Amino acid sequence: MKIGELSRATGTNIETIRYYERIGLLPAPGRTAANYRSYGDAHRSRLSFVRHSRDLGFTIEEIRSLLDLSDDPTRECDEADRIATRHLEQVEEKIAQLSLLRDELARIIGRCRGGIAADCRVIEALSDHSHCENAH
Amino acid sequence: MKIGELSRATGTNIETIRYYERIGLLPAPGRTAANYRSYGDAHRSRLSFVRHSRDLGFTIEEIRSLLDLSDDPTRECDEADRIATRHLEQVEEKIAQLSLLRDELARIIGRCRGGIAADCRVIEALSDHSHCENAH
DNA sequence: ATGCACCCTGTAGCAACTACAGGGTCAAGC
DNA sequence: GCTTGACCCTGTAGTTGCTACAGGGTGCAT
Ligand SMILES: [Zn+2]
Ligand SMILES: [Zn+2]
Ligand SMILES: [Zn+2]
Ligand SMILES: [Zn+2]
Repeated sequence: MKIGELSRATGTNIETIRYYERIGLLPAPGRTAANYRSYGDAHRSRLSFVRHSRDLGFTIEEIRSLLDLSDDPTRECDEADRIATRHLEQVEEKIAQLSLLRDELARIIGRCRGGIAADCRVIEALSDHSHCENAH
Repeated sequence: MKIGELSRATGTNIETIRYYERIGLLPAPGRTAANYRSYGDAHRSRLSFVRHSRDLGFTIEEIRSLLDLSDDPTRECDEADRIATRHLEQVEEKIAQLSLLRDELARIIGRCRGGIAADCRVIEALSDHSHCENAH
């Protein structure tokens, strides 16, 4: 499989695949006589793992740890579960933050009655957090 | 006011203040004889506006437009409201995305029963999106 | 032989900071 | 008068996770 085919098979940009190789997330594949990268099934499933983990919001470093773990199937899985749990906590925290933001933005926008900038409650609200009702 | 004082007054990193000046978001202040930046109240309130807008998640470019608007108080405020409304929509979209993510992560983590990596449902789930129940 | 799709390397750009390195300034204390 | 320490300056490079060239080579069909 050449890189374009791997790209289509996994929905990953070609430049991204080369980037993952460069940072050591994917092993360097063999090369054809023309110096083209040549991938097998192992590469494809490793890349799928990476892409799916990225889609779930894991960082590259977290994925590196998760890959190490899946490369050594005799190890205990608790590190994987710890990484995933911490990530879930971060996602929940982010949702909570964004919800505060959303509420505050909705409140600010709701106060605009049109007119000139000097009288706009949106502009006014932005200039000072003390007009806010939550901590966002 | 020297930069350190402005930094404390607005809760902004000194390097960030200089960065905002470099990209033209804050006007270059006057200088003392020793070539130290010297700020006044106008600078402080402009920086507060920027920080608060950043805290609410607006991009630098959005803030540039909002500042232009508040610099010209006779203009209609509808652009400010449009920017804020679009931003609110983006925040809501992000919350929806993260909620899908959270549900999927919680489901994945809930399936782990401990043991070795070869049997771990977390590792398995990461390797293939077709095990997922939503689109995240 | 010429077009076209595909591949290669290496570098630079994005957002929004943050972190130095390597230097200058200024007031206080001994 | 000299050192210590807190502060300030410029300029550059790093962060995360890609993405976009520039400038070239390869392979196959017409
Ligand atoms: Zn308005
Ligand atoms: Zn606020
Ligand atoms: Zn497990
Ligand atoms: Zn999935």
